[in-house]
Amino acid sequence: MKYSNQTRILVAVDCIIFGFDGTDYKLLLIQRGFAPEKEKWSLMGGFIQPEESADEAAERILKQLTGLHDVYMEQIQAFSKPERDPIERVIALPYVALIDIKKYQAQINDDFHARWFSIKELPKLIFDHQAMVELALSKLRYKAAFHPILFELLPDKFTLPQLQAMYEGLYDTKIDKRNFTRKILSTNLLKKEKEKDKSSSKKGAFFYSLDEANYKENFSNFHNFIPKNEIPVGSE
Amino acid sequence: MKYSNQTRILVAVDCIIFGFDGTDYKLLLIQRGFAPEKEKWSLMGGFIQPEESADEAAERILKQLTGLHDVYMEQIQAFSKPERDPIERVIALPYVALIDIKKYQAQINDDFHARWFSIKELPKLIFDHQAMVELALSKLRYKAAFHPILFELLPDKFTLPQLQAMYEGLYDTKIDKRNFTRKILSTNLLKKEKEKDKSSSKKGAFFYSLDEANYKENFSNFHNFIPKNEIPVGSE
DNA sequence: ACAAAAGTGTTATTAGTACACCCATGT
DNA sequence: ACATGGGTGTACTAATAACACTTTTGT
Repeated sequence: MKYSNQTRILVAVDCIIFGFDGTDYKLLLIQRGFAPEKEKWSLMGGFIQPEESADEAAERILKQLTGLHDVYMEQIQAFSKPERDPIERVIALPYVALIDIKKYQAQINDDFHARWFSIKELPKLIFDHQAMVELALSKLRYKAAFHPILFELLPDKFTLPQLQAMYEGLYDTKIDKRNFTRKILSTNLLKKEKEKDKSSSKKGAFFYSLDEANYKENFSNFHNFIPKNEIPVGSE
Repeated sequence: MKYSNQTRILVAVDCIIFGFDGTDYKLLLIQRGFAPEKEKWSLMGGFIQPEESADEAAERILKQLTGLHDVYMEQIQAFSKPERDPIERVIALPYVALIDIKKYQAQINDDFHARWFSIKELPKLIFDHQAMVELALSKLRYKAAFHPILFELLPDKFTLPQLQAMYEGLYDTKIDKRNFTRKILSTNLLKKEKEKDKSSSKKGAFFYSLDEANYKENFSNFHNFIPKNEIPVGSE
């Protein structure tokens, strides 16, 4: 049985994949292999298949491009203007993914001609992908201010200077390192490791990792209008 | 021209319409007039038409049901499990709307048998509408903690006790009225009116309204990790 | 006169901000 | 020995939280 007299529409997911290289935020783009806009830069996307949900499609597509799974991913608002794809109407469900840039390995046969671009120097993108990226960035800035999600962009072990550089980069601002250290440690989300990272200084900076044991209880160390413990965690 | 060998899918928008009656949060539901699940309670929804965007579809549907336009509305995550509608695959784009319950007038011919239900006593809903409502509520709780959006649920003129009841209701908590008053007034978002509302006490409570002049500058009177002026406004 | 809801201030505690020097190490 | 980035403490200010009495007025 079917609903009668209704228009069926192509639905695609597009993956907005952010990484951080220690200095800049990067976006992973592919060079389109098919018309329209062949060879133009684009987000990695694909059509939703009959037996999969949008989340599953996004995971499939991300895996295809990066080889990664179990990655931080979140759907944002659909893009649905009828004329957004010149070939045929397509509704796009954009997913924002945060990945550790070092875990990404171009597939042996680089089918998609993928490349990381600094978000400050993005090429012209097809369709409305530019707007998707801007929306995604805006949401990332918002969310990262209240939730410990930027860790997704870093290796399992990272240093406080690295973490601080990430916050400074995202908000294009300078943060006092004494205040930053005090605040980040007061969340009790981090565990100090014994080893140091000597790659960026002679003295070396201690590694930290997420303290899995305390992670859930301390997830919500933030806030304002409503008493902290009233604000639901994990929604957006 | 068309993309070949791809599956096209029905796409619907569903409207999650919240109101507040002074005591309880209400959800506007309709009694479905067609199969499947005829006569069961459901969110108001409809399929996206060929020449409209999802936003336009949501406005159209909300107008059809409530007669209202220019209403606070926001799209949340798509629901896309292949089997969510037993008749045929349908991807749902849920929209959350906040309306002043007093502005809502059942259409003269009540085509949809709409009714307000307290969110504490919702009937069983069709498909995954229950999950949509829960997601919407969770996002509303989150967002209202940082953004002055609950005003959408109130008439243009409202009293501080009414406003406080709204916050208390949403978070199911008690707030000290001295602290609440001080805080809400310190945002400079409100303008005190000369008249009082005498409907709920002998003494009467002063009306307030949104101070349109100062609204934009003072929108972001909130926050934590990142300096206030770094956090983008208007994203979620 | 009294019941019922509105309105208002002070104090203590906690969180945020601004700021500068010493430390460890590789060269 | 020195240059480079890492690490730490203190004092001031602002925000939050806890708390109770007086005001107005319809009945």
